[in-house]
Amino acid sequence: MAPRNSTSSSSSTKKIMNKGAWTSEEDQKLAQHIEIHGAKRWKTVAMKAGLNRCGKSCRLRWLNYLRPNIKRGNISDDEEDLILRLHKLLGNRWSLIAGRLPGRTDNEIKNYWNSHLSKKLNKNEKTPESSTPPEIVPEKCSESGEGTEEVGNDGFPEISFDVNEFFDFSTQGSYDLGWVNEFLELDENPCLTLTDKR
DNA sequence: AACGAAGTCAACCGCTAATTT
DNA sequence: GAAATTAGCGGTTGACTTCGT
Repeated sequence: MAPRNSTSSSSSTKKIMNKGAWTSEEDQKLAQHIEIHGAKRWKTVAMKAGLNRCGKSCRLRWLNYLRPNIKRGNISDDEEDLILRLHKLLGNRWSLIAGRLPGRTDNEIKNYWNSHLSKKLNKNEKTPESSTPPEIVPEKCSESGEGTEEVGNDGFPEISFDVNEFFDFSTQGSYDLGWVNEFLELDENPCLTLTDKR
């Protein structure tokens, strides 16, 4: 995509920060600085790298575009299927979903969901042949995100588990089939609810 | 070819959680 | 323990592209 104007929308009183699209020069500066000093203290990174950006912006740029092993575009059918299933389970917990798709970022998945998958699901819902339309409402775990949800008024026995434990990525490389299988089994069981400690 | 509508996606914003002082 | 700072998240915006007429 072509770079956008870096407009600074406001304020002549405060130091004016660059906004808008990143230039390749900025990317280079940021990447170089992080390579040497590491990705921490983003405010400092922004200053020391000589970027007229806020730390937040630097962090986002690094995480979404500059960081190594980033995959861009071409979301495969497998990945799409996984996103759908994870979204059904987790709701709009994009970072958790992204954590299960190596090289994908929460921002990319969120965008992909909003522009592709949500419409796809809407379409499916409207096609009459499926008497039970796909349920896209997250299973109580999500939006509020507040700890143990007391679900179960539908009569299902409750089996709750800790979503953070379940999605503990630190011990797993990624996209391994074992986990996927485990997940698919859970997905078959509508009685499960999540306990979220976020 | 021209134009408007719709779609896409990079980036920003506001907020909360976690960490540091 | 309180206040300040930093990190991270999800929602939203808006510039650009593509599509349909």
